[in-house]
Amino acid sequence: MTGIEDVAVATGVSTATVSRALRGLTGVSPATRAKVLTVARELGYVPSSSASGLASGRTMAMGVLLPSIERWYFSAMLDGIDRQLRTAGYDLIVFSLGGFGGNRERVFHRSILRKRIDALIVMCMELTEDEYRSLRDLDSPTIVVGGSVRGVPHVSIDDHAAVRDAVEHLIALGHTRIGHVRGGGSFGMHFDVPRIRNDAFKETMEAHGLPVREEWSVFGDFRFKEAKIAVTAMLADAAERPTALFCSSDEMAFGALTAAAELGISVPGELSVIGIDDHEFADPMGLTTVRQMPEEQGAYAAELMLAELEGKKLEGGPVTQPHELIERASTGPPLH
Amino acid sequence: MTGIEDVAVATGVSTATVSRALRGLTGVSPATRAKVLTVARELGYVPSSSASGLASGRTMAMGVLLPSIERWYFSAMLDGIDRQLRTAGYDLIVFSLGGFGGNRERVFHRSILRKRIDALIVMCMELTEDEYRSLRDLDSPTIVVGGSVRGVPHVSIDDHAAVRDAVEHLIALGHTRIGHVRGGGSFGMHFDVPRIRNDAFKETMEAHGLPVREEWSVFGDFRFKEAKIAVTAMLADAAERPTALFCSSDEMAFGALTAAAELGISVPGELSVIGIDDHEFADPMGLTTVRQMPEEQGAYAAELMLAELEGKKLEGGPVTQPHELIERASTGPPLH
DNA sequence: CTGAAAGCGCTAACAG
DNA sequence: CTGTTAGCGCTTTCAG
Repeated sequence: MTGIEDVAVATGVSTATVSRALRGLTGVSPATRAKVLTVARELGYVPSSSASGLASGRTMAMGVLLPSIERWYFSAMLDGIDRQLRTAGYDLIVFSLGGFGGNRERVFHRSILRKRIDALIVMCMELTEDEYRSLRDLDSPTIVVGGSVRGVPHVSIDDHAAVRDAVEHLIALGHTRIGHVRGGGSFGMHFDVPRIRNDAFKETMEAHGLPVREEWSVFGDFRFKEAKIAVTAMLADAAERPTALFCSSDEMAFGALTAAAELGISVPGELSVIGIDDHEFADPMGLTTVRQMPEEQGAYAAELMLAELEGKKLEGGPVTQPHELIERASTGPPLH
Repeated sequence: MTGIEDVAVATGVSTATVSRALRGLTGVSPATRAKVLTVARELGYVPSSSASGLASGRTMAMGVLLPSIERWYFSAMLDGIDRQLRTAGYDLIVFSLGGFGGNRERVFHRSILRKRIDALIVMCMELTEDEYRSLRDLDSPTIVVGGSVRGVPHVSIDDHAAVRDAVEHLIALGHTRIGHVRGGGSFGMHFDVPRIRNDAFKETMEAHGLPVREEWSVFGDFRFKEAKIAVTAMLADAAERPTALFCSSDEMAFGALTAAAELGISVPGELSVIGIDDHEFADPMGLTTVRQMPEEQGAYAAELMLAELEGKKLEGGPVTQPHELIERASTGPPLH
């Protein structure tokens, strides 16, 4: 491996100068800098991040802690974070819980705290008091994205309002018999989002004087397949059916749509379906939904962290990210 | 930050002993080790990865280079890699091209080569000669997953055979008028996979003496929406329709299914549809497909890398990963 | 504007 | 089984 010393010798300057020149610091004559740059390139010199990390205390890497990588929502957010880090020259280190929770302690201590990262983005999870304290001791700036935590910087949509907008869209269309396909926490959402959406649904219904019927509330686990099964059971059994279904996520709404199609129930004629997310498939499947943009949320969180690392506080942008109702073909007025 | 020295002093031993004890090396008395462990825990000591990386030459991190994070196939593979690394105590560093190719050189030199990782997993991409040479100079073991490259270790399914199995399933059902929904390289597949699937489709058809009709071959870009649009156009226009559609990916098959549904074409009666992948949604959507398991492929690639890093060569397991026809409701004999 | 020298926090021989 | 001694490759004062 060619090191900084090689470059220094070949250029005829000291390693200190090479270091300064390569990092674009001031106090290097243009001529020297040019020469250093040329030689470094010729020699194929690339600085060792361990060495510079050790010497400078900055690793130029950011960590992301998330429940699992594969779910659409998480990977989209990760893409947004990555995009932002890439332009800033930071590397992305992914700490996934892998859908379980058992190894969490190990992940945290064995990996995150190893001074491998300059800051941490926590995705859709609550940290324990201990975990926060550890991070603070390490003084790694931390932000939460995709949910909110008291006393910790965070960026997320207003989940309550998003649900309200969805349900009120159904109500505005004339629906009164509205069911709910609920999400849950099985894939590592150590968070309140499912609960917030449940509460918001009930509150919105009640605010409009509409009944919340237990038999129309089913559990879809934030998944297509589970939702399809649950909705199929509900629609097949019900003496009386709801005319609309609010689904706590688009993937579950796809399940509802598929269930309806297989049962020969027309959408939106006999059943309106609305989701939350604006998943990539929502458009081609004609699903009305409340759009949130996990990519943008992730990118914004990363931007905030980068700003904090640069010392320049971002001028207090909005931590609450926008959501928007997207009307498509899956909702309409009830027939009867 | 409490360092190894603090632990050494508090325990009354040397830093060398602390290091040995903490890493589980032999040659430390049980009593000493126990004491060190206790003290380290009490002090909340966590070794610095920069320091140990510098000193030992091993970073305990593995890099993954991929075209983009969000696509199902990539993120599933990443999840598999992560799972494997986690159990081995390795960190995962993600180098994403972000769907473009422009910053590739920067990603490569600025990040990958910085001695931040012990090995590299390249996902669904070809590296240039220069890139390989750089890696070799750095002696970072490298493996390619999700495609094959001459002269470089790789793990992937037999794409040709997978396509053949899919198409022959249609043929076995009695189909002779078979169309093709093709994928492409727009989201960073710097690879042959799309081409291999095209070729394999044609070869299989020809091998069975069946015609490949241009008007039944459409481009779906490996995406739901694009495929839906393309298939809709084809089915609407065609004087004569195919009785079956082979789709180079499940997401495109979903598009075909949706297009058929909207056109009122019954599946599989009037049109059989088959994909490749066994995407999470394939089951609830009733899609017949050829299953491949990106998670397992990723995990296996990671396992190979880890083995190589440990010096123990894995006993030459199969680099070609299995695929399997999964019959569901979207294929059946042609009606005509 | 540039160089010399002192570490950053750990690991790795080498002795004992 | 344990301690001593050098570094790993860079950054960073502090002088010049």
